Amino acid sequence: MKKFTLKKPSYEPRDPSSYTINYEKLLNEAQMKAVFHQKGPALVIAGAGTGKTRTLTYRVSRLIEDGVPPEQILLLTFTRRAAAQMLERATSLLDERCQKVKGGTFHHYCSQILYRFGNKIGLSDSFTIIDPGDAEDVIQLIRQPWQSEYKNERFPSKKALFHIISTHLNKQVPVVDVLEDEFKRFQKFHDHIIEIEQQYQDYKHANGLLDFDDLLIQTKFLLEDQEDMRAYIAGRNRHVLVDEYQDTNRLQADLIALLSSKFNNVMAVGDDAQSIYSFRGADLNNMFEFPERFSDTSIIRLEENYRSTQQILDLANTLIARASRKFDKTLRSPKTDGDLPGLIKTQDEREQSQFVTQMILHMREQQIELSDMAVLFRNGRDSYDLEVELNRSNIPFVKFGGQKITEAAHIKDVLAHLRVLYNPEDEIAWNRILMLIDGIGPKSAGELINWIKSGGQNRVERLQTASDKYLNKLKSLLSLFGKMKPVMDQPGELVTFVNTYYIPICKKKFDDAQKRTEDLENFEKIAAKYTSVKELLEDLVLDPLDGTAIETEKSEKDESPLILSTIHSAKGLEWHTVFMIQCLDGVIPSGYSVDDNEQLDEELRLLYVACTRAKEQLFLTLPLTQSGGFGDFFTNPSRFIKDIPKDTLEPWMLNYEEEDENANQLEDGNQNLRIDEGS
DNA sequence: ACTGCCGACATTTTT
DNA sequence: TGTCGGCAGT
Repeated sequence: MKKFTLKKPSYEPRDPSSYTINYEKLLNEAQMKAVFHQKGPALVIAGAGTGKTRTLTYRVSRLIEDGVPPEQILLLTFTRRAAAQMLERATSLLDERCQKVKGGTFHHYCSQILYRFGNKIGLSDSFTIIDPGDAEDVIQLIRQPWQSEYKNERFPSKKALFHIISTHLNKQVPVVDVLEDEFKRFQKFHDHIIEIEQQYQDYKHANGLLDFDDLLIQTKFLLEDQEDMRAYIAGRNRHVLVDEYQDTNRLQADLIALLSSKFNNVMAVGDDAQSIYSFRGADLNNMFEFPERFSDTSIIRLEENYRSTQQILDLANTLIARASRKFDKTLRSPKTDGDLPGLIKTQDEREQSQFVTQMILHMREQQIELSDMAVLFRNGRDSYDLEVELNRSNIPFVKFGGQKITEAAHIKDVLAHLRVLYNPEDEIAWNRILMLIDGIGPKSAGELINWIKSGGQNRVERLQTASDKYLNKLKSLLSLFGKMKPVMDQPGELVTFVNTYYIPICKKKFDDAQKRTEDLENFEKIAAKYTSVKELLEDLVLDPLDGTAIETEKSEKDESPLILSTIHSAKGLEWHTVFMIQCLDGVIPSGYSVDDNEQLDEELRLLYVACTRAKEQLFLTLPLTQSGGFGDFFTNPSRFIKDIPKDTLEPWMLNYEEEDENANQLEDGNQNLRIDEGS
């Protein structure tokens, strides 16, 4: 007869040698502490380059080795890229089980919950997630009456209104406070703003739309409102791990508490010196308040930096010491024999681009891979000039941050056609596609939408019964829908049909139709990889492809490209060599933040983040003149790098040298620069 | 009603 | 830089 024994999953410490992975050898003491932390809340305070990601990765695999079912681990990150990367690394450490860990952004995770359980709080089960652009379109419609009423004064723009509403929700503070803090000039419109917000909420509800904030708010509401749902969902999160905790906002902190309310095993990892998202409501007080919110928090500090040379850290330490709010952080590295970070001032932006390009070519000759170098900047557009130069020199690059291809008008137009089929209530998408048709403007589109919505269930059929004056114009759209119907679950086919219909419209509408047409063709291939429209739509909204992603699709075999990135998008990444360009006052710190100490601090942290991305070499560059409307004017170096001692940040001199051999390659003042270190 | 043109403008950073 | 709003013409 069989003898049954009950085997409890063991969460108690066990002999380190019984693990597949030799954690003790691979991790330092503090990291070990975090990886082997057993029960209850923990806050890991980790300076730049101290192995935050590494620690989380190993913790995931350690938990799985200890028998925690992977699907009961929730790993929340800021970007999907970060989550995917971590799980990939964990998989190669341990095994395939790691892929089953629930990982992703807050927004993504919440969307999953709402797709499954949203009906419990009255959400449609085919809601559409709208991006800020769509949200602004809605607000624009609502704002119209006030706009005409206040013709002569400046009524807040759709952008401002959206920002106010979103901030108020993310920070969980009343609109009055948002106006007081950021928009004093709109205070007198307070009551109107409240009303617009109400109408905006109603509109979304009536149309089955959720914006980014709704994903978090509705999930929070679901968990607070329905105790059984909270118990169920929290019961499936035996361990909750949160990356970049310093950049969570109030709403996210509340969510984390709810999601981990059953087991109370929550580990938050972050660095207060790297908080760079307050514009989105991030509140670094979340970090300081963590121990109050979760009682019996273990605090673990990771302090040893493995990434950068001491020379780079010296500069980073000097910078962060200039913050008005003090950080108790001094990064130390065992790598003491590095080069000093360099400060390079060029004549103008052109020359800055040429310098960076030539340095990159030079480093490539030294066997540094392009993909191990990055150029960072404050604003997406700060790299335009450089991009021209890189193209000219045939240096392949990808750009993170800046304009997203899925936010481009032509892609949104195509997607809108899929959206109406998936969610026929979506007026914003209807409006978009109707307005594309010749002879239909705002007025007709509005009437048509009213017509569609006044009928029975099937919106598309209803459209076929529109009055004759419209039917003619709608003919080709209706025949398009006819073709789409049978292939509803084949995104690739759908996009192909829409493209055939849309490309002629595109050519009429845009001057640069050529490029856009190419985008659309590539987009077809991307769509074909999806198996459902729902997934496609959701992915493209929550994880928009970078502008270059569509192009890089074809060139996988080529040399892995150089990285251009905004500092925000560079978070958590590292490279052998980093160029930080446009270190100008008004750029970093941004001109918008110069009269507010807190914002100024955040800009400083931004520069700190940029510098700490570099492992071996760091160059800060700036042009001494900038061309603006009336010709050139002189610039000011960033206040953050003023008066930094020469033995911390070394100024370089540039020598000019005409190159005779390849005179044919020289174009308009494209002199070659020879780089000499100054004294 | 819709389209196209012109001048003014404000202009981060991201899910 | 491209986007927005107003205006005149079809």
